[in-house]
Amino acid sequence: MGLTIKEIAKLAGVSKSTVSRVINDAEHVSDKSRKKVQQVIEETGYIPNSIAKDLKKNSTNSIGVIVPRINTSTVSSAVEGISNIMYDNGYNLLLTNTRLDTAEEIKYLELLKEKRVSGILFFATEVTPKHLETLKKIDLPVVVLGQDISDIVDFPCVIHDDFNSAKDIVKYLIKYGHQRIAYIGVPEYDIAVGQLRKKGYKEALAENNLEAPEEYLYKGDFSISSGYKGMKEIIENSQELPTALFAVTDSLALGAIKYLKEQGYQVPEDISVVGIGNSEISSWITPELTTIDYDHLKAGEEASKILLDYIDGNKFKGRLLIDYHIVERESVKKI
Amino acid sequence: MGLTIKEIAKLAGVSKSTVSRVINDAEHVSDKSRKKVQQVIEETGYIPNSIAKDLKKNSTNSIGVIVPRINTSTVSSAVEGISNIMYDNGYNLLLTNTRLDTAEEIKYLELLKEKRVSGILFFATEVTPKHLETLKKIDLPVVVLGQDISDIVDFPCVIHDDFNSAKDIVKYLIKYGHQRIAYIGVPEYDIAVGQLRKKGYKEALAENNLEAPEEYLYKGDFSISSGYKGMKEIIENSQELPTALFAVTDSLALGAIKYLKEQGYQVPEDISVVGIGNSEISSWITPELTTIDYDHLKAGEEASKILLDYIDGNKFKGRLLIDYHIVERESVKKI
DNA sequence: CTGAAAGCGCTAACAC
DNA sequence: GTGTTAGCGCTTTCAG
Repeated sequence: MGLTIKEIAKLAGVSKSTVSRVINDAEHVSDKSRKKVQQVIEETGYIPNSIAKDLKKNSTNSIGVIVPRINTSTVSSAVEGISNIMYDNGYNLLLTNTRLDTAEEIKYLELLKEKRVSGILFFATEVTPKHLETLKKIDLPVVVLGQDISDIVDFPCVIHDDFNSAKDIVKYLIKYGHQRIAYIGVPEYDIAVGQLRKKGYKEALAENNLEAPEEYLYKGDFSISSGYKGMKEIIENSQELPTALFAVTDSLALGAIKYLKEQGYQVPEDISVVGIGNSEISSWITPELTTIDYDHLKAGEEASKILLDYIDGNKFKGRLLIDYHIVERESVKKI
Repeated sequence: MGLTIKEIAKLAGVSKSTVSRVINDAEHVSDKSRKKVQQVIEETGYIPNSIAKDLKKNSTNSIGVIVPRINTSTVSSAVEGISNIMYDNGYNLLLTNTRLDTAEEIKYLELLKEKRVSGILFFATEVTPKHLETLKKIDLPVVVLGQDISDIVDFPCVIHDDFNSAKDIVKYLIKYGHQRIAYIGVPEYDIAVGQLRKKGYKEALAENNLEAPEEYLYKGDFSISSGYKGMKEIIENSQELPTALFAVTDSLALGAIKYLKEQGYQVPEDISVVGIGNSEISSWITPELTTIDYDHLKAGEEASKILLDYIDGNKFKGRLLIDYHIVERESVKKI
């Protein structure tokens, strides 16, 4: 049991109130008392108990963060951005990791409420009715990252422009003469990556009166090996080989390139490949990958700012789309 | 201001104690009271205030984590491991990110003490006298990750075996016939990566009566581009080209390979390259990189277990070396 | 400028 | 089985 304010008061020969005042840099303390108290604090190494303070003040300077997994570059970059802003504003981070178990998300939402965090930054993946229900009655400022659910739940959402970025990069392929464009995606429970990016792909094709045969479409998971497998299936099943591949993530693109190289195909000479994400690796593989750059750090920062405003009573309405841009590199051939 | 236990008591027609008992699944509550209370809690959506509880109990179920940067795969994997163990044991994570500013570490150590965390997991980089002083008087269970300072400060340390792993992989190169082995490292303020790995390299050479000329040695930073630059300088300055390169991290190795490819050198035919880290990319580049696998997730888990024991009064003495192994892939030629 | 006292929401003896 | 009570360590009126 550490020292308490009471003991410091006794040692300094003043009252608890006075000690409290010097700790909090409050006014109405004589220089003499202040000096004395500071000296005692210094000597004893007293560190105030912020639990007691938080209880009294009925507020904590903590922000809850719910992530599906921390060791992905997407999430960890966003958390880096979050910590930048939050620490600068005097907040700490209570980090909870659901390990991709969406049921945990509900538990953590409640846990964070128990902890009386000032607000929550919620990295959403799949959003079920149960989530919605919990979210609605949580009665705490929440900002949602990664999925746009601003129309079903009244919280600001910060998202990447999955639809337009996917559409743009497929249009980019088309612009360079590609007509047979294959697709490797992920399950559709993930709205942003699974649905929106696919929709962008479809729409880019449609707008150019293009169509992809069934064999050009592969749905895997988020792993690199899924890209490998997807490319394999597409190659093996296609009567006519595609000239380009749109992979909805860089990891998938990576796996696909890996397979192509193994099979002796040249990228981009035989098949062009694009991804989304601008992962660190994407610029260090051969050929360097043409992809979409989403700024995750910025997403984390913007979400934090929105949450801070929210806590201050200024609620952002709707969703914020974070900028993106195509990073042109070497994996696309002009035909 | 949320509901309090008092209000729930009133609504349920019982005392605060009874409500407290049902919240904590304690005994000595009649079925009738329990039902009634649960019903009121359900209806009102009451969520207990754990701040008050923590104050009363004089303990929190939070663990402080201090990291230099969260968006690196090393750190985020370890944090993933930490969260696995900690959540399973009922602890939450208070995450603080120093952004590579070692002065912040001291501030956070104190902040976490204020927050009355049960223990601290400290990712150390550079350890100054000031750190030592703060660490010594913190009076909280601390486990240090990443640097071995177990002989100067009385806390358990969990580290990778930087010296032996570096030595082993250089010996591996030698075993395959390499004699002229270049080195790309990082600054020596980082004891583990900067000093120990270099020492392992030197010693492997020495034991085999080998020596490296000055031009074979390059010291950069932790970036990929630093590997690129390092390789460039080594190639440009060497009278006789090395047959192999030992890069102290995979990122550095990646940059080096990038440069070699650009210059038309074949890896490993012309120059073999090894790294350390077994980063995700390392198996997806061409050629696949031979490297050392450190299990960061496991390091996080083991450190967590040690901390938990420490909190329970069983203090681990000294340091724990996490296993490593060489991952043999394609970037080394047998000559 | 300073101290006494009340109380934040909860737990845990201790009576009943 | 249940309620009363006394704090946990701190902040904050309110007197003095």
